[in-house]
Amino acid sequence: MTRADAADMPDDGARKTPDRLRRQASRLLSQLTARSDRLINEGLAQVDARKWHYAVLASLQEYGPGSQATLSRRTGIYRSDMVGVLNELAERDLVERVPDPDDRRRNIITISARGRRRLPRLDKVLDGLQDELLAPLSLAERDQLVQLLTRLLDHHTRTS
Amino acid sequence: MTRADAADMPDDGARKTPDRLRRQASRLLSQLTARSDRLINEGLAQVDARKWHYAVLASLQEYGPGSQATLSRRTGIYRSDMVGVLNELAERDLVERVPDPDDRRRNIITISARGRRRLPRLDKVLDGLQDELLAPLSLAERDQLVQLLTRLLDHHTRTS
DNA sequence: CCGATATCAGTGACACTGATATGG
DNA sequence: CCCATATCAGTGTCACTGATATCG
Repeated sequence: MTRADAADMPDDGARKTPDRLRRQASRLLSQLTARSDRLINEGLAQVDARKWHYAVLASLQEYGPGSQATLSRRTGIYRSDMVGVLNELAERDLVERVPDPDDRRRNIITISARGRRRLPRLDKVLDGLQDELLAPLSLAERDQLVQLLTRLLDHHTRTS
Repeated sequence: MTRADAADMPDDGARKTPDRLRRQASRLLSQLTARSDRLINEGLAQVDARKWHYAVLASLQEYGPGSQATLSRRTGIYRSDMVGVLNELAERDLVERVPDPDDRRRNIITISARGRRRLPRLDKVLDGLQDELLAPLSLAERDQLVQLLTRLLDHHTRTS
């Protein structure tokens, strides 16, 4: 290989810290998230699930049934995309979608017995994947990270 | 089948911490990154730039000229996508792309005078955006976050 | 008339895959 | 023969916009 790179020192960038690219939180987030998403998606694909499936099922179990708009707000899945997710879940008999008699615009989504049986397995798979994702960090550091991310996300959710 | 037996179990999700959705690092990462990306993209769009533009220009200034494949490895932009990014940068006269005489497969990319003049402004814009992104955190916490993210990213880069 | 809801079609960014042509 | 490079076409996911029909 001809070493065409690392040729001459750039003069006018020397004020800045080197590695400014690697220090930008936004870049770190993007790149890490790309890997994280892939890890999660591949892991869940092995049990015929997607992360949205889990999000909806877990939300239903924790907070009870709700309209699609409600689920949307709970899970962060966009309103328009919720339809497709619920179609997939209904195909697999993991949720039931019935019209709300009190408000005929709405569907009420409930988790099915099968969905309920399914959740513990997904929990286990996801626990393993989180562990793989956070492998290099101690327990305290993992908490720290979750803390910091949560604060940032809350801030940008409230102020949008 | 037996759809009632799940009902008398003391809800099998109660073992789990409530808010398990909100505690998953992978979910926090995805959601925060979505917002972060939007913030950065919108900010950069106001000065007719994209984050890839900045990544390439900064990398050129810090590490000197290089082939497209080299830039790809430096910036994390995928090989196949580098073409388009460089086309955009070349259209704006921010980089120059000339064939490498020593290795005729390669192009050598150099930052232009105009690109060099452009970088400080982009640096400033991006500094402001990082600040907006990390607003709720103290300086020490920002360092912590960058530290943790860097370690995770390094780990998943090395072991892939 | 306003607003919320569910649905559908479509968009742009992103991170890829796969193929091809060229060259080391 | 194998590997690297640059390019192009295409894929699947994601978050979103805009439109429509329905209903409160």
